[in-house]
Amino acid sequence: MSEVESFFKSAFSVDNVIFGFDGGDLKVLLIQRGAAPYKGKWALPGDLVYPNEDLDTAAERVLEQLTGLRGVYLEQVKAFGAVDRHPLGRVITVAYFSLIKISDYTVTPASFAQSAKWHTVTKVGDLAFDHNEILESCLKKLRRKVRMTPIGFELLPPKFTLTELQQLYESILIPPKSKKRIDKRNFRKKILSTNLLHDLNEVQEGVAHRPAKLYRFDRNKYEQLIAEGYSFDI
Amino acid sequence: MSEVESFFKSAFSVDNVIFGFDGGDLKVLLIQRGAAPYKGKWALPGDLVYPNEDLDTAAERVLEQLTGLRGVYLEQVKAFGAVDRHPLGRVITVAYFSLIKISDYTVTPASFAQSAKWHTVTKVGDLAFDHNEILESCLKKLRRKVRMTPIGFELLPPKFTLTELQQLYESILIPPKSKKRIDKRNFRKKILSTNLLHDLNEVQEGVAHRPAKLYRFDRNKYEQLIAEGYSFDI
DNA sequence: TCAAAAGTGTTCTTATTACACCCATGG
DNA sequence: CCATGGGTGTAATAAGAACACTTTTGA
Repeated sequence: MSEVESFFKSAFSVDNVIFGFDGGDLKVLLIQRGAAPYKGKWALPGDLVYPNEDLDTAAERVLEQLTGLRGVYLEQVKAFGAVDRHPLGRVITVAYFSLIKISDYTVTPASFAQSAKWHTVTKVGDLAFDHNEILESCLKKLRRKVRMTPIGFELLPPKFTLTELQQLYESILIPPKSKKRIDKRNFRKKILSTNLLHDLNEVQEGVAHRPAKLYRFDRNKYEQLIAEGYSFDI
Repeated sequence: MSEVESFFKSAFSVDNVIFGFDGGDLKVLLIQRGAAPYKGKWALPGDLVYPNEDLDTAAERVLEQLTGLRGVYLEQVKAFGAVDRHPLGRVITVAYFSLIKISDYTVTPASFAQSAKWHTVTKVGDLAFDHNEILESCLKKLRRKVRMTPIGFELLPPKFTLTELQQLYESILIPPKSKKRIDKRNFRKKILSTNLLHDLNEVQEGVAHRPAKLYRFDRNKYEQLIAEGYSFDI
């Protein structure tokens, strides 16, 4: 057994890529590290996993400590385990991505953070550790996922307009420099044909143009369609 | 720092889900464990990761020790980290799946294996650790992946018939009890329209029916199409 | 009355599905 | 000459892409 013991000298952490949407750009919540290593640098919020804590639980904990939110969309992406990725020893990290409504988020600086701030994903700059690579991986997963399942709604407030929804899809799916947009009529046709939007019979107020109708995502209908084996492609 | 040290008492392993195809069923390579825990039980081939070894490297090593194969299709799926998943301590494992041509494989019983054997994926029975869960996860990933990219060819010998290719797709994509099959004409049309198959102008020999034409996968053309930004959906 | 964004249909093209018979070979 | 699996085309339907003008509101 003593041979085996030499293996039990590693640690693991979770890192959360928390996406949000402010009506314009896709955002990611970053913290400024309050301790070495990489003190002062921007990083993904993460923490070492407690010895008696499941990976998923650790990811939920980190998210809750930082945002105060529970029951949020959270999914594992993959593990990152390069030998030299952490200066203090052998630490592999498991990346999670989650989607939150920015309006639900209230600043709750966690122990591991000097400060936390939303950054536009295309302009995060140079992050601590291998966090740029992790972010890139999570972005890819988000892009794939948002076309197969209606998770985009997790990022929007309860009431939203079709244009807001389209801008969200564009901010996720369209490469930064591309000037191409999704066709408005085709987008609406496709979204409405899923029957997942409930028309609230309300409109925007106080806008200097024709007010848009408000919709909400019909989660019950979604569960029902899934149960019937329906599969999406938005 | 001593506070941090309490975290460095964990280990991690890799577990490989190695898929193969024998012309009939989709297979997975399992080992019979030669040591405790779960001695004698069938399990996924895996090993603890050396302190100075990258995760991906560890997965390649396990695969090579078991099959003698290098340069094989291998991809990380995800990490599994339930607190009690390993009886000897806190060990999280990172699952990889790989695709090999069964004909290339020669038995090279690795240190960790009493014996290794191909099992039909639908009939693996009760595996050691959380390996049933891991296998299920990798199967899901394979099903998704095989429809988006032409990785199926990794499982076939260099020369194959269209019927063999179709049987492979069916064994991966069609749920066990479903009697449904893929339509032969539509399948051929779609596959041939990708232009990824090279007609070898050879036919099967010694079969008691009209001999089928042989094809090979045109890897160069594939790389070229990818470079041009082509995307698949088989 | 102007600016700004909302809303709305049709046509064309392409992909998907469904479907049944003759062919070449070995035994 | 029979059994076995190989090979082939067409028509109907559905999905996706391209495209431009009118409407409503606040300033």
